[in-house]
Amino acid sequence: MPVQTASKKPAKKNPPVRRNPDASRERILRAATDIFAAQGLDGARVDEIATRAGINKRMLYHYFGNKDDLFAAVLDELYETICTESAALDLVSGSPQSGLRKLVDFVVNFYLENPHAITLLNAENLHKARHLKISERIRAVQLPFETMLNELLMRGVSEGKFRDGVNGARLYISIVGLIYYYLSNGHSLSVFFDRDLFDRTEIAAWRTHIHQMVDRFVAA
Amino acid sequence: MPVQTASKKPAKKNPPVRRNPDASRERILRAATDIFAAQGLDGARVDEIATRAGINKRMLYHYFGNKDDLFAAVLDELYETICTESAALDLVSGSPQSGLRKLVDFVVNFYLENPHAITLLNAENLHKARHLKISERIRAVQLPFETMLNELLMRGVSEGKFRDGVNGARLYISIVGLIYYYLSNGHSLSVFFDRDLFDRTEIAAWRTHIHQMVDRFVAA
DNA sequence: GGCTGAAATAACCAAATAGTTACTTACGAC
DNA sequence: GTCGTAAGTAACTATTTGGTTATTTCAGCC
Repeated sequence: MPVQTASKKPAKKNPPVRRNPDASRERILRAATDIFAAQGLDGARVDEIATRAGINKRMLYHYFGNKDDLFAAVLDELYETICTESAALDLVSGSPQSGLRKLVDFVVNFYLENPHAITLLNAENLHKARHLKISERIRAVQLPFETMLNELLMRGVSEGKFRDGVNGARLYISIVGLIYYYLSNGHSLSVFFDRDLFDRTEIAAWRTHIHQMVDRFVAA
Repeated sequence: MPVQTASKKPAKKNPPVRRNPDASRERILRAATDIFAAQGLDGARVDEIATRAGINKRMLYHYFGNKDDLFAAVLDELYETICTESAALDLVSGSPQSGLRKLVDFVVNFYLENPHAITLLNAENLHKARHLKISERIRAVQLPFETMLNELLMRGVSEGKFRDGVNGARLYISIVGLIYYYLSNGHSLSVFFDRDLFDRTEIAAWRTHIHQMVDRFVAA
């Protein structure tokens, strides 16, 4: 029961609203990434995203249209990141073996450093990758990457380091699959095998394991 | 505008309701499996499950308590299936190599024949495997399985077929990971690599690829 | 200095949705 | 037969939730 000074409509009580469209948009995107990754597309709540972003829900619709388009924007950013960082990889300089090691470490590090990526991609694949199918820009980047990898393998063959007939795309899928499944299903697996697969040393051992599998697979 | 014979409460129009608790329970479980697999835990709708099962929604709560417990029941059945079929595997008879081939084929076939499994396990891992952590029975089956696999590897070593130092659990995770990721993220990957990875011949090639990776990984 | 459009807010709404209530009906034990 | 219980139904509800309406406020431009 406030006693005094409570005028019906306080003249200038609230601090002036600082506007910052870019920052608002960015904060929404960050919050959406977090929450979509944690809860999935259907589990995520628009209100929760708005609260986490510290903005009014209306702004979310202002900037992104609707929930699905916001999810698409989150995914688009993720695809962008993957494509950019993959394209920036230099597999050419150095020996073929070191190129391959570099690729494995990049992939492993990427999913370790971007845990969001896994649940987001899972959500996307639950919906049969319908957002990716619309998105452009992917084909433009993926083709050069596949070519670069195949060239690395061919160079290894001609240098007598790698055997012939290794398919670049399949090798790449294998590398990603090995780290992705380990992290994606780590909770189940930890129960099954009765150890904590997210422990630092376990993860380090797994990285070594992937290197071994790849090395032995391509070895001449 | 019906003209006649429409008595206010038709005496025995509807055929007597045939009761069949076991069948009802089973139909609910089938429908729930389908829909949880297709939409995830949060995306699935209780009403849709009830409709698909052809039962009244109330029965779903009668038999399973609530949505989450129904999901747990679906998962429990899946874990049961995986455990039973894994335990039934005979890796002992025959050569170590053939035992390993048998294991790979079993895992690959299992996920090809049970596409539900992948999305259900993904949904479970999105929730940090909280249902599995409660479920008993797993540890009882998994330990013998791990032991069996390690024995297979040791036999291969003593027969001079396999190299020493291969970890059974890691090998198993690798095998599952290779097929699981391929199928789980096949939609994304198909866009990325601009081909249909769910095509029969692509899948056959992938199976061969997994065999090669495993063979080369354990080879002496 | 005032005008205009974008940025921001609060309150609201209709549809969807998990879960219930109150009731009826078949089945099997006795 | 009849009686208690579990199987089954229809209609309902409290809440959640994605999306909107109506309105205000700031920032930059002329």
